[in-house]
Amino acid sequence: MEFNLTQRQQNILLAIVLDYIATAEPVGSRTISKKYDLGLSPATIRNDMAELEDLGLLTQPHSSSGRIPSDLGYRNFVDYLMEKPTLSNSDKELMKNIRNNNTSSLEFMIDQSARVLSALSNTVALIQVPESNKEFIKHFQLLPINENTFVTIVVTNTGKVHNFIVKTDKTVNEGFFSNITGYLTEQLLGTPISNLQKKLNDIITGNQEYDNILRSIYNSIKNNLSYEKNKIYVSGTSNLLKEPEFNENQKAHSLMNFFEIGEKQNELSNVFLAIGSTLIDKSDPIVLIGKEIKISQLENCSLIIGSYNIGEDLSGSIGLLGPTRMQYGKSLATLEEMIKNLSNLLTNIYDVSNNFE
Amino acid sequence: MEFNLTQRQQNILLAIVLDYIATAEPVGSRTISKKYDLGLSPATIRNDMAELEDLGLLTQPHSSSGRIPSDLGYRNFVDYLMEKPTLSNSDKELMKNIRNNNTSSLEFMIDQSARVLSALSNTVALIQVPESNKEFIKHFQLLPINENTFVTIVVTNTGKVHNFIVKTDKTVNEGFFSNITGYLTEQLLGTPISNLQKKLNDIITGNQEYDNILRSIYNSIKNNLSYEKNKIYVSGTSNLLKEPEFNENQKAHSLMNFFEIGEKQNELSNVFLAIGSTLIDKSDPIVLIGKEIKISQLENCSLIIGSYNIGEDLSGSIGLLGPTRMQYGKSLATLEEMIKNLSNLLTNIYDVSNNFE
DNA sequence: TGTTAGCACTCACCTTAGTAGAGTGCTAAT
DNA sequence: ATTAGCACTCTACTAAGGTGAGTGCTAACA
Repeated sequence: MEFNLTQRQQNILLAIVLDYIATAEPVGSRTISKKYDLGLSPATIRNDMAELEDLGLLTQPHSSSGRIPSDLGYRNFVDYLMEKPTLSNSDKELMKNIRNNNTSSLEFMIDQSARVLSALSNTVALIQVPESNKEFIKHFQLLPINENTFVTIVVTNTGKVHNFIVKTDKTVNEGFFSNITGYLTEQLLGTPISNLQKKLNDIITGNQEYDNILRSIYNSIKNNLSYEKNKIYVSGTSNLLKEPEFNENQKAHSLMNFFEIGEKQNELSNVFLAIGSTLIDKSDPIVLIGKEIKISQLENCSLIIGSYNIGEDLSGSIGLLGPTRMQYGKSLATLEEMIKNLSNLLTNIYDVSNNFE
Repeated sequence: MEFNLTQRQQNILLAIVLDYIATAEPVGSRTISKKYDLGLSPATIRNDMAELEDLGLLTQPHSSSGRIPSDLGYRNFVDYLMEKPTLSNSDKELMKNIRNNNTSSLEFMIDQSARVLSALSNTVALIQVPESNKEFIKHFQLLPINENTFVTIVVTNTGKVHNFIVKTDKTVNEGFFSNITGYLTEQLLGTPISNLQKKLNDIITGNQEYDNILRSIYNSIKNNLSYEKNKIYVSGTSNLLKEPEFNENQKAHSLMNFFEIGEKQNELSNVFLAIGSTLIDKSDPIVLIGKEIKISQLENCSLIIGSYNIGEDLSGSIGLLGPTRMQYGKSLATLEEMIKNLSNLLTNIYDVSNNFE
């Protein structure tokens, strides 16, 4: 990945990337000579541009136009050349305000964070609802709604509340529910949430009525836990439509379609969660550029992805998706700050390490 | 609104609307004469078209082009001319399958319904989470998470489970929570959910610790109930981008932006909920065409809106948004069928009338 | 030897002009 | 009352020419 560029070539590459990000127009030698104070004539710059193109860092839409950074060009820019700005106070303020809405539900805070993130970065913000394998059941309860329906409520040590509507075949009375709640609480307390399904399947009481109910709960949870687990919050998809690279109607449609199908469980979430789970050192966000994402629909996009955490056990992926021609420095700085902010905020509220059990 | 059109004029208007909906191209007299079996020459049709234009039912993009239906033209079409097709069995099947995913959470079923609805109608589907003023509190519980955080769980007679994370200033022990839970349960059981906030504010125990906790719960609920109340599920927004009328990038962007900001609580939801609440006889969906919606961003769109119900007490708005050039008949039929399907499905599960209290 | 001025060349983009075609309104004939 | 015929209008498409931004190459220069 190293190219042994001369200092001058680096300067030129930097100028081209910055200019192209700002204008979305191919950058010519004259433009650089004039706008950027490199003290070089267009001819000299042309020579270096030709070499940068040979190295695969730049491309040319057609033979007599200016240059555009290639994926590799952006890669080099991100790894060696760009500066990461410090965020403005007003930006930080916006993030802190998420906390100020007093105490709220987990979902509300993640939702708000995604909104702020997309607004500040002008990209699409993606935040996964946190997952944990140290999350365990703290409270388990069946509540009857009517004669053949009840709600199953599962509360974990992290404060997440899951609920499932369950229908029964036979009508049962209210006393029955407090009995079985007592029984199941005893069985399930402390069970890791990831293990709940299996455990429910394993319990056999021998009592026909109990076992029927257990079977119903099992089915309901099977369908719903996965639905909730893969949930991600997406905000700012319309930001992409602003960009000239998505001008053509068909491109815009196919991209929005990709986002939408994925809103809950398909394409986009799968991609996002899959990439998130491969991150090794999760503390710093990584940048994937264009084809590096390996999804054809996103080959004109870049993804900055990292993860936030709640205490030491819980974590979720968080990322930004924009055109390859995105503001990498600002976006990265914004994402990092949001990771800090969100981690702090949620750790403060949900951290399980100071749990009294 | 009556125009006393001759039968022939009605036929011509019908042909123009159908053709324009199918092709998105202005319709000329020759086209009608050829494609539709009216037994009339183009000249005759032209005379009637001129009159229909005088009446405001048609417009002309420019002086030598064919005609396009105006909002009023669509209005007439919808009210007097169109046929409502019977749905195909495969369409009905898709709706019934929502039920087959076994028992599920309310949100999951509404989400699924919105997806199916948008897919079948090729429009944007909007479904509000059901509201009720006969919904009352059936279960109220505080559960500690760690030494200064607890979850408030509120379950209503309809099976809806609300939960709120609440922080306390002082640390309190576990026994304290079961005491206050007992106290509050006694106070709040049977309280209409719409009245919960006020009631919490009114309770003054005189006990300093209790009152602090009550104040915290009050604040948390204040912020969150409204967030949950206005929630609507939106699906199929990208369907609109397919249509030629939203070809221009800027239009597409402003429209998607309108949808997105509104995803949870602003523009689109407000509009949708406001219109929903003005419906008098909610049993049949109504059609709003173009400017009738009275939202500038949606002046090229039509909205079909109705409401579904759960038993007799709960109801929510449900609607379809498409270009004015949408398939009114098919969309209306689809929406009506979905209303039946969803109402049945949810009434079956959640109906409170056979509640044992 | 690295840098730059000069020059011929390329190619997208814009403007202009011309043409084809779909559609209209009007008039006169049926 | 209906329709055939005709002159007219306006968009959409195409071709041609001009403009300008940009390039690569060569030769001169410091």
